[in-house]
Amino acid sequence: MEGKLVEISQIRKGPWKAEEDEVLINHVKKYGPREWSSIRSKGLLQRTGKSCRLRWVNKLRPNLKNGCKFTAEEGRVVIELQAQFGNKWAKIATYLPGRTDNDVKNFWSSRQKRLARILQNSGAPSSSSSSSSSKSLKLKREIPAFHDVPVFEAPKLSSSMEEISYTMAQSCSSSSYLDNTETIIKVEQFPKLVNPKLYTDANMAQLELMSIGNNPYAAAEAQPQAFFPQTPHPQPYLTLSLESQDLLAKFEDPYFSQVFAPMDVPELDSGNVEQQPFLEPVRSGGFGAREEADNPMIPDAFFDDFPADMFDQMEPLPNPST
DNA sequence: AACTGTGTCAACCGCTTGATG
DNA sequence: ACATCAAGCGGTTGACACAGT
Repeated sequence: MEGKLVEISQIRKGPWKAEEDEVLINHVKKYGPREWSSIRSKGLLQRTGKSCRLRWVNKLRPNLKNGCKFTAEEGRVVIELQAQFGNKWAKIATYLPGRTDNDVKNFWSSRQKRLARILQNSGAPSSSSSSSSSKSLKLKREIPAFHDVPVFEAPKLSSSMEEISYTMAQSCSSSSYLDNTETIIKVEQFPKLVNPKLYTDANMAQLELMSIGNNPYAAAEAQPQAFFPQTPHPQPYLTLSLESQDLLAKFEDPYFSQVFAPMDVPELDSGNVEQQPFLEPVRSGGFGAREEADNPMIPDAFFDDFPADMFDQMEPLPNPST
C-alpha cells in the first residue's frame, strides 16, 4: 500500500519502499550513519536527509525492537524516567536498549490518551453519550457521579506532575473539597489506593519512594550504566490534603481502583524477558526493593497505568533532620 | 456487515543545537 | 561574531488495525 505518497519537486514523502530501505542501508554500510543529505545530492534517493536519518534511526538501525510491544518493565522505566526527566524522549530512550525516542514518545502518548479517557469517563456527566466502549460505560455507571465536573479537555502536559495535579483536581472537582487542611497519614495506608490484590511490600516501598521524591534516577543521568541508586532517607509520613483524602475514599471503591488497574497488561512472557540494564529501584533492606523477579505474583503492570508521580501531590513533611 | 471508538505506529514539521568556515 | 548547514529533538498528524456495538 502506498498511502499518501507526495512528490513535490523531486522530494518524495510518505511510506518507504523496500528498495529505498535497501539503498539507505547500503549508504550507511559505506559511509556510516551520517551525511544524510548526500543521499539525495548523489541521486540515490529522492528523500530529504532528515527523512533518511529518521528512517534509519527509527526503523533500519540494527538491534531495534521493531514490532515488539513495550514490556511492563520498559513501561515502568519510561514512567519513572519521564517523571524524572520530563518529555526528554531521546534521553529516556537511551535507558531502553532497542527503543527509539519515537517509540518512547508513542508509548507515552498512548498512555496519556488512555489516562485522559479514563478520567473523562469517570468524571463526565451521565448525559454524555455515544461512547461505544462497554468498559467506559461500565465505569460511568458504577463510579459515583461527582457534581460539577468540568468537561475534560485532554491537557497538554509538559510534566506528569501537571497530569496528576489535573487528575486530582478533576476527581475532586467539587469546590467543597478544595480545602488546604492537611492530614498526616502513614505510608502503610497507601494500600487503600490500589487494588488490594496488587499490594505488596515491594510495591508500597516503591510508592513510598516515589512519594518522598527522593528519586534515585537523578544520579543515573550522569552515568546510566554504572548507576546504582542511593538509599533514600526513610520518611514514613506524608501529608495529604483533604482533597486527597477524599480521593482516597474513592479509591476504596472497587470500581475506582479498577480505573487504575491495568487495562492491557503487557504479556509477561517470562520466557522471553530480555534482561536489560534497566535502572534498578532501590534495594536496601527491602526499602524500595523490587521483588518481581523473585515473585511472579507481583505484576509489573502494577506500575504501568499508575502515574509514577501520583503522590507528588502529597508533600512530605519537612525532614526533622534538616 | 457497517459503523464507531480506540490504540499503535510511521512519518513529517518546526525548532534547537552544535560544528564549521 | 556571524552565517550556514547537518543532525537531533519533541510535537503532531494521519493511516491502519482491531474490538465493540
